[in-house]
Amino acid sequence: MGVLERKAREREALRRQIIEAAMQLFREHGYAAVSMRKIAQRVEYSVGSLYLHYKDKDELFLAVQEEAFARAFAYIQKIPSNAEPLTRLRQLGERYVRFGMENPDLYRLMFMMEHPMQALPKNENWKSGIYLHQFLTQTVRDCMDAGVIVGKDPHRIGFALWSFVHGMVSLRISHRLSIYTGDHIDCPFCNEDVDQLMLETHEHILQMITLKSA
Amino acid sequence: MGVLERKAREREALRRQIIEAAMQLFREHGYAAVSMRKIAQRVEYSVGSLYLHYKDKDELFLAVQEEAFARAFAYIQKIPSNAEPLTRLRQLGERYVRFGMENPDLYRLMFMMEHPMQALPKNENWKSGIYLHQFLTQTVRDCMDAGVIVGKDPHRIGFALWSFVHGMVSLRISHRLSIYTGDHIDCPFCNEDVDQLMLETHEHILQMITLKSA
DNA sequence: TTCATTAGTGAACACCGTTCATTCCCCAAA
DNA sequence: TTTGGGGAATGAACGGTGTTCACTAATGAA
Repeated sequence: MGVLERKAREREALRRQIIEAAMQLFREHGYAAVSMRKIAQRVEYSVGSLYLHYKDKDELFLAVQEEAFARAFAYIQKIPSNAEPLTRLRQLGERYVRFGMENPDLYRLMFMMEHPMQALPKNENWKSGIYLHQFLTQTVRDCMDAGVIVGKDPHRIGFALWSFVHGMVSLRISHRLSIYTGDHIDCPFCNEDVDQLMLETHEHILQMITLKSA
Repeated sequence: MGVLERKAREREALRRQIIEAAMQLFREHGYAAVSMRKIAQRVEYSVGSLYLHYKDKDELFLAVQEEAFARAFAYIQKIPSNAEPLTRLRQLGERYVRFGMENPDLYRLMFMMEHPMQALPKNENWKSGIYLHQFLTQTVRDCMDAGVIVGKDPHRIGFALWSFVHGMVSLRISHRLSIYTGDHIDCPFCNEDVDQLMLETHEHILQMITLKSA
């Protein structure tokens, strides 16, 4: 009965094809321009076929989100594990920021879109997202163990750091940091490169919450 | 020639009516459910009439955004001006968080939506938004002058604090903090009230970046 | 009383997500 | 080889969206 297995393989292959078509369209034309019809056209199936594999757009986007988390995790955790904890924490933050800057549409899907999150009961999504979160928490814990960050609750500092870098990235992606360009505000770093500003501020904050004695 | 003036008044009145109808619909049914037809129905005009006053949906939403900024500014800056700088900074952050929690759809419009920002050349929008930003910067500067925060660049610390609280609020609004509920993650504050978590973490971070000697 | 200017209308267009009656095709059984 | 069943695939159709535009109504000046 190899037939059933082959069919199952084909099903899974098509599911992946759909996910990757959607991702590619995000990159090429931005999130807003991606419709079910465009995805169907890209994979050379009819619209209705997509609904044989995903019950609606939200479910499809949840699958793309999971794939995006996997890629983000693979990219971000690629830091030398033998480096000092604080160095690892800095690199973690920097890679997080860079991933967001280089994949704004995936980032929107992962952290900013409202829709795909509504019907999140207890499913297997968010797995890579959880890994990423644990990776951050562990790095903060290492910093605490090494004595470069004071405190006993790595989860809380992890949450704070996540909020901080996510805040910068999401404001940037939503074009809200454009208030720093033009003549709206008069400040030292205005009209400098915004990406630079984010990385510098990240560094600045890390220095404020760490001890030099390490 | 009081006729022209009356007409101008009527025009402006209708513009305000449209803005307020849109805002009200946000509150009642959420951002996604607000269409041009629904707004038109609410103000008892035809769809086409809206386009006599706003060139497209983005321009209308830009006007709502400006109004939302005005309300946010009015709400947030309502803190005792004679209090200590650090107290004012804390209250500023807390009120910012609270405004976001109580007006998630307005917050989305102000800081998270992509669309209404695209065509922002040099217009008069963002005025209240700029005021809000300056209010934050000034409060940070007061803290530095009082010696409770080290550093000489209130703009940078202001940006960092804005990013931090915006990060928390936007993650919350996008339902991403639900990873802290359920059994995804095992941490001390998991399954506690998320709003509480945000305010406590805000307090925690303020203590980390300030000096106790003040 | 005429007439030009303006405000207001709503059907129409092209798109969207989603559904479902229909067709197609492949494989097992006869 | 023929037949028939069943899952896969289709695409027209439905009700919604933002936007346009030929049209009508009203108003104030000449």
